Amino acid sequence: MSRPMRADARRNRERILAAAGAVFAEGGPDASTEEVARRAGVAAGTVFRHFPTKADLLRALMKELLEQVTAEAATLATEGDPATALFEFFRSLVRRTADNRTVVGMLAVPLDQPIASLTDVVATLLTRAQQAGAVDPGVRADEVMALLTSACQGALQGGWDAGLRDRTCEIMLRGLKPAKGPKESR
Amino acid sequence: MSRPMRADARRNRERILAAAGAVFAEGGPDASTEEVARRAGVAAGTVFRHFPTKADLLRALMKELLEQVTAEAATLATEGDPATALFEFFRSLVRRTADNRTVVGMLAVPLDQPIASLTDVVATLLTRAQQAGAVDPGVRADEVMALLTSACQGALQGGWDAGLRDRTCEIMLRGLKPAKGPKESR
Amino acid sequence: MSRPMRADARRNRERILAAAGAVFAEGGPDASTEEVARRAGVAAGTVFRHFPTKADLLRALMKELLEQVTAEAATLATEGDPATALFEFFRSLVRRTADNRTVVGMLAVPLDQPIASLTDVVATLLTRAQQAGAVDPGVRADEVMALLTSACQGALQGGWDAGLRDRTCEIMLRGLKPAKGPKESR
Amino acid sequence: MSRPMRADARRNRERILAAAGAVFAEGGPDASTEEVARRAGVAAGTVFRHFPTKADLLRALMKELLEQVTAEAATLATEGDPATALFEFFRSLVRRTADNRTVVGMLAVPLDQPIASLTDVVATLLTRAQQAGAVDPGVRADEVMALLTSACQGALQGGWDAGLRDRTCEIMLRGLKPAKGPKESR
DNA sequence: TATGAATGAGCCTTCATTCAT
DNA sequence: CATGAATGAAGGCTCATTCAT
Repeated sequence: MSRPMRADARRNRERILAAAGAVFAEGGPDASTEEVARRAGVAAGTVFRHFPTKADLLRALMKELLEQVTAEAATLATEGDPATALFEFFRSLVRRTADNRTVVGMLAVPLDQPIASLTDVVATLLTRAQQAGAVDPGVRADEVMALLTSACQGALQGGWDAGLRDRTCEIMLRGLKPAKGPKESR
Repeated sequence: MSRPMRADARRNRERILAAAGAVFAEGGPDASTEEVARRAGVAAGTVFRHFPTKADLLRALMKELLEQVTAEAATLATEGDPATALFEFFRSLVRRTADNRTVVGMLAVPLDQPIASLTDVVATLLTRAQQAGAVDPGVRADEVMALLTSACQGALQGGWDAGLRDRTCEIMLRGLKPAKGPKESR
Repeated sequence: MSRPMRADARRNRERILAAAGAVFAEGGPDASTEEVARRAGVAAGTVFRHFPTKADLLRALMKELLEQVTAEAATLATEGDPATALFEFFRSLVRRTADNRTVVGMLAVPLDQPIASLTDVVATLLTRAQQAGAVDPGVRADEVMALLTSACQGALQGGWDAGLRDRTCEIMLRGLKPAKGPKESR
Repeated sequence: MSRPMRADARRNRERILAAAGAVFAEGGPDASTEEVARRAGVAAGTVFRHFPTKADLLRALMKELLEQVTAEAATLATEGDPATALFEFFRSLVRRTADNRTVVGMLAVPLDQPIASLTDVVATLLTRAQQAGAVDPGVRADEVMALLTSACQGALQGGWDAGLRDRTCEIMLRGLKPAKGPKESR
């Protein structure tokens, strides 16, 4: 079996991922690999040793982000207030996206397996919210995902300020609420 | 002042814009200028005579699209049913975007003046909808614009099918409705 | 239909082919395209405008050579002495190869159609030589081609002097002669 | 003088040469050094410790091959039938080449000393064959070497089938026979 | 001494832009 | 003015070679 990666290699791998995170966050997926290398303080070849292809690098980056995000969602699903956890997660993800073009790609790219994981957790959050009467029972998980994607894209491209971003989120979330107000009267 | 453009020059300009519309709609902003020229039936140099820079071409294209869209909105503002015109416009724009990678950029790019025009019309639509009790009075025009941007971006990137696209739109629009159901004025 | 190439373009195309001829003759097919450009006095992009791929360039080069060679053979087939034309052609091709790594590739590469043409002419030369009693009737055209390829390769790689080259050719040619001396006694 | 190589070092050296033999036989001299290392089960650095340069590795490989081939020829010179040994050797070497892109380089590369050895043995084979009346007395050793080189190159590049290869060899060998049929001494 | 990660030059190719025709 | 060829700066990627571990 392959031995655990050498210490310096692991360190470089991480520096590259971090640099890539920054570079692609700023410049989108067309940013250059050389720039990533430069920012990571390594030579171009090193990037390619770790990620044989630019696409591989992007994929790895997105996978990492997705895993973080999914973990965050999972925590909320376990420990959060069912009635609000989904909304919290939504706001949090959108907020984070505002500075990171990568998150967006992540939600739209061929990372089928990891995306499925996120969708699963979101589905859980959704079900709980519906059981708590906070979300309309007619809403489906793919719709929530679509809403998330949209909000993130918007947050990214729009150059919105924090206020606008939050208020826009709230409108979307309001759209999820039960048609005639929460079931448990009020 | 520059003389009025010669007839053939004007015709070329338009053919180029049309071609660019098609090409960038298909291939996104990374599509090549040569391809635009080819599709317009002119030589590369001609494209650059009319648009000194690729960015200029994109900007012109977006401006044109924006103007069309704004006109459409204006018509709805004048002739449509106040209670539904905003929603119609929203759905229509999003639907159109799904096949056009250019529209998206349009809503996010430094075209301050034309964007302001669209925002104005949208504001009109919004006000009327609010007066008709179809939209919550607390909603602001920039929020509607943000929602539009998001929905268009999402529709573009997500690879959604028409059904999902429409349902996602509806959720957003529901979020715009008055807090306690329609008509319960202020 | 496409217009005849512009004068300067045609000139460049030819300079590139000439340069490529020299460069690949010296350095083999691994020589760099940039070097070709440099030697042709054009920028790298120009090479690629004319030959979209390095492989295309090589193919064009070989095709050109092949056509020259085939023409030469055809002339010999028409005007030469049947008894010696094949031998002349053989010697001539090998001699030419001694300074040109390209000829060699040409005889071994996927240029199926042009190679077939050469094989055809060689077959003609062969048949005539056999009818004239200068070559053994058992010899087949593919064998002559194989002999040619071998001799060219050898001449190229061996670093032979002209004398050795010629003498080696003679041995091969002797191998083609009728088993018991020319049919027409002596 | 440098100390005798450590046992494991010597073993590595041999494994590398073996791997290089396989790799370059398959992929030609452009095959990568890393691939050699991988196939030898060592790290890249180890290859370079033993052979400071890729060229050195190739040279060593060819030297080894040459020595094997020379040994084979020497055996034939000692034990074989003088009248046929040269021909056997010729056929054997060509056949072997057909699957080994390295052999070819071997006959054409600056390995002066080892090549000289092979030439010597070939000269012996030749002399005996001439004394036995199987080869024309006018033939010289450098011509036989040139023939060998040609045939090997051809066998390699041509993509010939075994039949064509063998028939082509026979033609070359026929060219070596005495001018007026065998045995008709001098 | 072996390892295998890092280096960095070089290759092929693309494309926005310029300029001779 | 239009044409389309030429330019030249990147970009992604490979690989021989070096060097820290």
